[in-house]
Amino acid sequence: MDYEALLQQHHIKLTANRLLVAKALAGADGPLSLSELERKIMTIDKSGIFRTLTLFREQHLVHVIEGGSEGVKYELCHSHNSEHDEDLHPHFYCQHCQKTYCLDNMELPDIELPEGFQPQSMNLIIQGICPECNL
Amino acid sequence: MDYEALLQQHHIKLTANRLLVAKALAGADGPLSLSELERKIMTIDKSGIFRTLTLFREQHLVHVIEGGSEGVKYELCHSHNSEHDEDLHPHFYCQHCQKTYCLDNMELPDIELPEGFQPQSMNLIIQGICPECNL
DNA sequence: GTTCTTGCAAAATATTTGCAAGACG
DNA sequence: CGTCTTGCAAATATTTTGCAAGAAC
Repeated sequence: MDYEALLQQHHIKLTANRLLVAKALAGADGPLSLSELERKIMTIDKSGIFRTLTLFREQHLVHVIEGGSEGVKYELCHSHNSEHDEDLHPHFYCQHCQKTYCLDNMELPDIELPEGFQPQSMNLIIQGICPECNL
Repeated sequence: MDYEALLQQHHIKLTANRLLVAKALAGADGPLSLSELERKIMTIDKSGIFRTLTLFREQHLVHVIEGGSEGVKYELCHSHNSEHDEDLHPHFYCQHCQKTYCLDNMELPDIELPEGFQPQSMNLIIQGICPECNL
């Protein structure tokens, strides 16, 4: 996969660090928290990772998963759109092993909001026990 | 409403502080974060509020809403069951005024999980602009 | 008296910013 | 040069614990 092109599609100027962060996110099998990224990319300071994630978020290259316990997690969008979050899907947080799973193949429900509410994004987390821990 | 009975139904021993916290939550028009509670109940130290909320959570008297930005928020359950969370519903977080609304009247969707995942609870947050801010 | 609860202080975490040095064009 | 990016240190904010004093039984 061509990450350089991906960054450019999201109007993000290319740097070595940004590539590293993008690849770390892409290489993970689920959303990562800031501290998980820190551990994974020892060469970049946490403030750098943080600022990179902030930028990615602004350009909708990552979306943010909240829930579970360890604070916010980040996940690479699989879209090429720098205007909106796309490719949103539910997540499953295992209360035992603390891992967050993407339920990629599931649709987010279509919620009918009361008059006047203007939705932008949605965050659906199901908590419970994952197959690994449920043996 | 009889909060003393409510606490007892959840097997929580009665104290003045616990009543205060329960009433503060009940009196709010949406979920409150720890710091919001701190501001609301000036007479109790934050550690006390924290421990009370932890206890309430264990006894399923409150449930936890994650999402939006200001960290975790707590909301009183409207059930009398101390074994499970009940009365869960979606929430709406306004990105402009930062308020969290309960969408009490909406059902949580029924998500079909892949084999082996055992759900316990669900957290659905819709982010966007609320009617107040959307004028 | 023994157990439970509370307040205070402080540790542990997590998030965010200031600033100067370096990279890049 | 001038702008953008980075690392380091440090400020903030948030969550959590230790401990001793006090309340409840």
